[in-house]
Amino acid sequence: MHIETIRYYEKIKMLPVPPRTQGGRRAYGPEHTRTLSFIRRSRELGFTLDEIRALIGLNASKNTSCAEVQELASSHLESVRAKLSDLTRLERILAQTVMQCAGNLSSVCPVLDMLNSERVA
Amino acid sequence: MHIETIRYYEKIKMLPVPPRTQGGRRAYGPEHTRTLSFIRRSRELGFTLDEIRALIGLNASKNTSCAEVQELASSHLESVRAKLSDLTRLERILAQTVMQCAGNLSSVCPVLDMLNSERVA
DNA sequence: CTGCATCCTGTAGGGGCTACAGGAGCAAGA
DNA sequence: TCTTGCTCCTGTAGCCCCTACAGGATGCAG
Repeated sequence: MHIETIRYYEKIKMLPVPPRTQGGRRAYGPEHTRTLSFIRRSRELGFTLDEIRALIGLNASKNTSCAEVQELASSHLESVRAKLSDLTRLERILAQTVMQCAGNLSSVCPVLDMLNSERVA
Repeated sequence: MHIETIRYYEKIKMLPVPPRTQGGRRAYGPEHTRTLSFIRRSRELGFTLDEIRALIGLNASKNTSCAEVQELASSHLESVRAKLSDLTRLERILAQTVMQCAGNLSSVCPVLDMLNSERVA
């Protein structure tokens, strides 16, 4: 993880402010490491920083309300699925069009043709 | 398309500067419409504005070099596929974990458990 | 004690818009 | 004619999540 990212997290209060050494350097403790790992893993799963903030809160609260976490994760999952279906459509269109370039003898490029024409689907 | 987006395109020189009416308003012609449609369709396919700039250039050039366009589209397709495979992985992990929430009787939330534990991949 | 790596702060930039604020133009209705 | 309300204008700042500097201080090995 980049040090700038960590300082950025500190600035936006995703990370507790660490104590400093005499020389003014940040002295991170195990709780920083834990939180950073938590953030990193959540980011890898595509959660936004705001969502992660909420997750951290739920993680820290005594009555670990699985329902709320599940709600959050489910809605994220849904947005991932939405992106997936968008991308799948893109992939199909692009792949088909690029394939047409292969044995293309006409003077018209299939890709440009699609971009110039009305229908994109 | 949002008017702000159109003006943004003008500012970053994606769109020719349109003439103005006496009142100072932009008077778009058919070539603006054409270019905007081209941009919109390309954006819908996920091309970046820089890529689209290149596509517009290739589109306007006399010797419509299908090869270059194909190159551009192929490399874009590849990045789409990379994102797809990332998202697919995410989807699987999230779906599996959220599913474990369903009949969860333990005091530990499976989602938080995953985020707290070391292994995510 | 000298290098040199690492840290520090602060600011600016990226992509692709979007959202104001504060003003001017313009067409339709009273 | 005048008002009303809609659009358009310019310019700037914000969004998300970092990343990349500049210019300085600190820490450690040799």
